[in-house]
Amino acid sequence: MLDPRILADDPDLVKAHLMRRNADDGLIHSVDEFGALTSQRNALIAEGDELRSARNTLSKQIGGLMREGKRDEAEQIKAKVAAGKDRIAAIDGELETIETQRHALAMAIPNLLHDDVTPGNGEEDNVEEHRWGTPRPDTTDSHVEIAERLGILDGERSTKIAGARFAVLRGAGARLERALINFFLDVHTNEHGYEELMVPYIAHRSVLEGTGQLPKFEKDLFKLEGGLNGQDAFLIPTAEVPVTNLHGGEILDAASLPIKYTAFTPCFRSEAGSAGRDVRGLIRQHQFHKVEMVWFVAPEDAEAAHEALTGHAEAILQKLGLPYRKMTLCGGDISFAAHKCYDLEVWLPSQGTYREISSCSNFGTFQARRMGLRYRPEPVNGKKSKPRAAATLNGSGLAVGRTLVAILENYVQPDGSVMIPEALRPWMGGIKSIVPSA
RNA sequence: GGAGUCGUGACCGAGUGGCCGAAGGUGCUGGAUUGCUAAUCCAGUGUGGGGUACAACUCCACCGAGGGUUCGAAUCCCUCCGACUCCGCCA
Repeated sequence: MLDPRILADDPDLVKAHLMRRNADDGLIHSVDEFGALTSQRNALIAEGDELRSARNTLSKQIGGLMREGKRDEAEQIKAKVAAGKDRIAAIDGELETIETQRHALAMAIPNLLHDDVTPGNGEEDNVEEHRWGTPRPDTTDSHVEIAERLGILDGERSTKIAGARFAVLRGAGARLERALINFFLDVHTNEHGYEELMVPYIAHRSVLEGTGQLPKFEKDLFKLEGGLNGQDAFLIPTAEVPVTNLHGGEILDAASLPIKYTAFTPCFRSEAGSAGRDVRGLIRQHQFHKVEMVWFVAPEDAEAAHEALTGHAEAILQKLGLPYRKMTLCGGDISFAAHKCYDLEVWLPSQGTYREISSCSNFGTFQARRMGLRYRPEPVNGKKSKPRAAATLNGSGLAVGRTLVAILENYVQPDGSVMIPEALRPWMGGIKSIVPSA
């Protein structure tokens, strides 16, 4: 959520950002609606407060008169108070309607963009920052062929359980998935200073609203029928959701920042609207594994944190020797809640192209405002500071399934075996390669 | 699943219809004092919103959440959520 003051007081600024995002007219118009509702709201609040103030004064008088035993006088004042009662109720009713609308509008307006984010229509307009590593010159079989030849992926039987977009890994394949998870977590906790978390994989509606998946993108989520603990509930699409919301509603101590968490979770996505895309293999699944990094920082430190966090994801790719490039997403491709976003794309030799394996976003104070996450800055001149919205960031470090794909394709040997990157071998029980099982 | 206790400010903890935005304590901040540390004393110390210069000031709301009763509710009633204890069940 944007700062409601900016939204109401500087509509032109907000609209300019929406244009850079390629937003439709309805959304742009909603900024003006928000402004109009805010004026109405403020007028009603002023009137209501005045009436309430009068009522409070009179009620106090009643209390005094009752104690003195002057019942008749008290009754007279009661009648006066009763006169204003209906108007107060009417104002509260109107106000509730307006606040509901206003909140709905505010929740549907995406974040402001960083100056580095260029206008654009979609993926094709993203800006490449740099490349690392040298892609192998040849084209390989896809990871599906490689894995099935090795007997580590059971493409046929997986559909028995839940249909398309699920996988069954076996033997060294399952081991490789698990090794990657542990490798990622160990690097982030031991070398990058993160605290590891294990979190719930189900989240309430309000939690998804906090990070920005809702209210706009409900169709992308798996919803639990009947809800949970009395509220609507969904399977998490990323660890970002439970981890970022961990401090929702809190006022953090400035001294505790930055807070850096890493968490492994499965991620569940309906992939509505991507029918026909990446149907074969492990690239696009309804359920996949990911290790996520999440930061909480003071807003002025967010940019530096964004670079550091992205560097931590890059470090993993480099350790694994996987060629990649770093992209800055354009206004047409960046997500709803993000202020600025880098995608890391890994080289897939079978496709002859780079594919997203990590997305590292700086949300500024957008998510924090939605979930009531604040921090108290250090005192200024001995005076206690007011709480301010904190900044949040997150990034994949990395998507596990896609890393497994990248390893299979980048390390497949002419004999069909797959070499294990040296850095990963300790997590694979020391084996140097996966060879076809007899 | 059954039975019970309970949800108050950064924390602990009073408060059963008006004088409570909320005693007291702890913590924190500033000051005084003490030749060090400790101690002592004084003062200050919630959040959100409206008006105004997003100042001073002032008004309104907030005692788990949402409703209700009342001239008036932290205090009474209802629903929900959450925590804890005991029993049962279970990985």
